[in-house]
Amino acid sequence: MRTNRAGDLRAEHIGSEVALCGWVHTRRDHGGVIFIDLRDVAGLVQVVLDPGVLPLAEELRSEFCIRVEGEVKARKEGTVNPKLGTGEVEVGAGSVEILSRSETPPFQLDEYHETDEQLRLKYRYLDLRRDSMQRNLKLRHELISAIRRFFDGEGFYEIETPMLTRATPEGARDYLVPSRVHPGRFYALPQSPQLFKQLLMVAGFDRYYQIVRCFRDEDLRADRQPDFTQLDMEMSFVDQEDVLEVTERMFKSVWKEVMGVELADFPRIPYSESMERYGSDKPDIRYGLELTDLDEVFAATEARVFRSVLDDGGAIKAITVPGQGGLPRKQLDAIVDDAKALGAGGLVWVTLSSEGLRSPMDKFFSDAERKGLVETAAASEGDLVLIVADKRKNVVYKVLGGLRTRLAERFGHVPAYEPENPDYWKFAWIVDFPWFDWNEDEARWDPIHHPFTGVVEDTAPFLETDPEKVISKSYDITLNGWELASGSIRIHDRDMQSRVFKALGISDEEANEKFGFLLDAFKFGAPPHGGIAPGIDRIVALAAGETNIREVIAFPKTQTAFDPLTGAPSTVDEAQLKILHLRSTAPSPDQES
RNA sequence: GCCCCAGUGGAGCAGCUAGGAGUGCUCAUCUCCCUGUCAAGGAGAAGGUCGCCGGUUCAAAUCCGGUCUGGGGCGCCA
Repeated sequence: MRTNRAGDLRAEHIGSEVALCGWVHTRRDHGGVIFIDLRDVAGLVQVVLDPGVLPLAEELRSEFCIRVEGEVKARKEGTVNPKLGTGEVEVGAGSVEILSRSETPPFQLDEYHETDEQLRLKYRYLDLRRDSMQRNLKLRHELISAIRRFFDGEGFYEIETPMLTRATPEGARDYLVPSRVHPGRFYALPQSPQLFKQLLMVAGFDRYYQIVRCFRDEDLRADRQPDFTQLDMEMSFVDQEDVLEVTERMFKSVWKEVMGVELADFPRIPYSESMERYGSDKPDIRYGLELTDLDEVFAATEARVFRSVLDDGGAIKAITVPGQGGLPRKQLDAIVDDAKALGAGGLVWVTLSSEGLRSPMDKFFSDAERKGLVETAAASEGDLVLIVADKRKNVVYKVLGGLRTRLAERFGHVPAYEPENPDYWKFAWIVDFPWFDWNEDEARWDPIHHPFTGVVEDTAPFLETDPEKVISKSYDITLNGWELASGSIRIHDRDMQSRVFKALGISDEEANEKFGFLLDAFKFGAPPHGGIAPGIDRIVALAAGETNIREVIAFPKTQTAFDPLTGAPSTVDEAQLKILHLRSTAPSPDQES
């Protein structure tokens, strides 16, 4: 049907007769001559048609699917288009055939108009014709392909695990699938293949990976979809260092192959340092705006707010924003509102100008405190210092960590997308996570990672005494402020596992009920093992310079987990429910009030 | 569950702060003109219950309340 792809034509093809198939991208009708930009998966080429010879050319419209035969010709001097890869040539059409007409598209498929996302998703098959989506999905394919090549070269097997599996009571909300043959019972779609990959280790497949769909019924974000793709990986007979080494080498290999960039070694940042410096466990280290600690400066303060925070064992921290000391009051108030929205009781701003220090709190500061504040916060004339104090240290981190990314965006600290620049890619390992997190609502210790996460030996005695001091063998990868991957060395020792369950307040019976099949497996010679699971959607989005993962997913869902293309989720027939032994308690649309 | 932003001919925007006739811009669509454009150009035309419901007012795209949808965030996401 065709001899070449339109976007592939180059000067070397001049003189050859070609047949091309594709879509009418744009039409420029000059009366006596008509230019068509013909688009296919490889790109655009200009086709020149003489309507006197080919009257059908008059009928061509946007997005008609057509076939053209003709000769590749050199463009005359002065008519070369440097913006196109095919810009040195054009195709003189000898014949044209309309394969399929098109209605006028509901939106324009150019890169000059941002289109409402709901409309894009409803007509996703048209949206995907756009250049940026074609590029993103191509990049996604190339990245996944390079990942598979890497693991293949390292002796990993790709092994599939079930989609219909058992509900897990902890973690994210499950998507459930009712069983027809087992009335009243449900499968769950996997939140991750976590337990299966551990069983594969017990089974002796000591290097496993899988590009796998996972499902979590939680609210959506720019970097979260209800179904998403993970690069799931697990290894036996390894310690943390081995997993970090192979994972880092994988990213370097993939980036070199696909992005053409040699990545620097990933820095390793202990969790506690990350929180102290950035107020986040997924810091964007492409810019400064680091947190400074003002506890010392105000150690003897008389200012009541700070005094009570320090007396309660809290923290006073600040961010210095260079050059923003002249911000109008209204915008300072907006930052205070942002801080409150993030959970702060308040925020104290301090501006430094030639007239000195200005702040709503200034009258409560001593001269020594003013001096100490300026020095410790490394502020100079023209700067803005934002101070958050709270008796709960994690609130201070959360507020300043949240403000830091907002301020960086607003005041232009975030570097522009520059994929060919190795310095643009700020990967980092976050290591030495605490094992436990105090759950205020339930008044118990919860795992930060998951219940099978290994314990750093030196800190194991704290399991029974001070859970907050237990450090886990878990690790994250962050890239430019996004969490890309989480992983851990797992517990393979039954005694250690029951000590951990005990610390979590999970009884033996409960553990057996929930995870019995895994614990049983560990009775039969479980190897030491560990792994990691990077998120493919996030990797691709960052690589493509996108700020949300919908741009790298062919058919994503909206923020309410709705698919405007298919209309999913939909209602189903009573008969269908009956077979599944289900009855809906949802109010019918006309009953709602 | 909560907070913020948006919704105006087919698409993208402006108009809203300070109420006064659906006013404007870019693109698309249709008709006509045009042989070198490349986001072609020129002339003309058609196309809108200003998301929806209610309120205030002599008068609402504009002010107020509610609601729906989309987006960003908090909670949630072992």
